[in-house]
Amino acid sequence: MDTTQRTDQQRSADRRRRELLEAADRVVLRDGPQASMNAIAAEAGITKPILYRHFGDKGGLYAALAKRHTDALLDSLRAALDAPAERRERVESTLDTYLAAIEARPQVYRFLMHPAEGGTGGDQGFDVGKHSAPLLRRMGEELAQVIEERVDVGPESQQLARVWGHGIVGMMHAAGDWWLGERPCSRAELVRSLADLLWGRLAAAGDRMGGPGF
Amino acid sequence: MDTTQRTDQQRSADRRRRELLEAADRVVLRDGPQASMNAIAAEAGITKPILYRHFGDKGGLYAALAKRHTDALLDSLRAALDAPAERRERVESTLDTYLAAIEARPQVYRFLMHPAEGGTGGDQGFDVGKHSAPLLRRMGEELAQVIEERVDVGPESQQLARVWGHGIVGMMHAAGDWWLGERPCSRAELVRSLADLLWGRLAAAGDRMGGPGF
DNA sequence: GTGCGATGTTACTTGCGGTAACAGGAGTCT
DNA sequence: AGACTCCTGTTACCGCAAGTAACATCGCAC
Repeated sequence: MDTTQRTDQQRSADRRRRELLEAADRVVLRDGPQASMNAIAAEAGITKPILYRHFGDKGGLYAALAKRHTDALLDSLRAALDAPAERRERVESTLDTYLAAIEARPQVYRFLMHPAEGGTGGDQGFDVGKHSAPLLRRMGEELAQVIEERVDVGPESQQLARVWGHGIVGMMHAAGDWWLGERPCSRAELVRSLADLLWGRLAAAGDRMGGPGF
Repeated sequence: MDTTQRTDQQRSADRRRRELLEAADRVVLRDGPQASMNAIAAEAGITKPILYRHFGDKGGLYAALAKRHTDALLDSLRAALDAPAERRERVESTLDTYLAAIEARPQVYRFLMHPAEGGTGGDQGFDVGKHSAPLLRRMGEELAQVIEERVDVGPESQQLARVWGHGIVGMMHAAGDWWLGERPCSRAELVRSLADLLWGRLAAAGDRMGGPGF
């Protein structure tokens, strides 16, 4: 029955949805992550209930918005990770891609890292667990997969790869966040330093002074 | 003039302040980071305005609360970092201390990682920069200092130490957060895996299949 | 007693997330 | 044509939390 009509409606709704997302994007870029639903609705030229009909609640809108940027960033990262180059080069290129992204659009980056924040409703199960931003988790899993596919690390490789994936992503994120705030060096230097860390330069370095235990 | 009286008042105020902080602590431990000022006041047996007189605003209270836990955790970490043992052992012990702490009190941990959240007021300068939790920053700086003091890494040691400090802290944090949610392995295994990563085991591992670039 | 500062309260404002309840507009069926 | 049904859009509201103003009270110096 009238599939064409339904498709038409669907397409219209999808277009609307995209328009709304773009408006939300503009507002978030301007006001930061605490952009209000009212502001977003106003920017889109409509009123709140429409937003709620499309996205359920604020979390839904934010999730949809985050998915867009996350997907885009992950695509860039995948390209750097999968490049046919030496490992060190790939690692540095991936780090640099990430850092360039957060450098270019810090607001978007901040928005992605500050997700849910919990609803106003008194319920709020407060589920211990999934704390950090979904973006970090996805990057971690993605990297874990690449590591497991491409690196031979003996038995228990899967678990090791996941630990390393999340750990490396966290390292990248924290160092990037700090760097973005203080700008103590160029991006290239930061990339080199982090890669050096992963290459065990800390472990290999000598002690500065012979402590009692040494 | 009347310094004694002033001191008395000061001490009384300080005691009150500590009591309030302990009440807030209990509530945050129960309700998570979105604990309301009303709830905290009720738990302390008083009403909101008193809280505001003592701490200014919600951010002030949260900052004071965070400082306590942060200081405590940092003390533990310092002990592990400064122990007279081999470097690998110290690193593992530090990682384990941190992970044990977040494992024991996940709510506190989560509270520490989700700071300001932005005030209700429409002002909110949205300062790009200082994004991540103060705890992470402080841990990063602390670790950087220890690295610089004890590790000989050639010239530019200061900058390198800071990058590594923040990077390692981020690695620890992200991996810990993920681990806390999924519990894919024991704490000891996680510690070993992370230390292995820092010791360059990823960089040293062989490729799984000869790709075009290899 | 009288003034003064700290402690405490009730009652309010503002702003946000979220939700009725209502008001057309376009196509569809009889 | 008229009734029926979606979809889109609105205004007006509820509940709740942050933050504040104005008032009450106790203890203490003078």
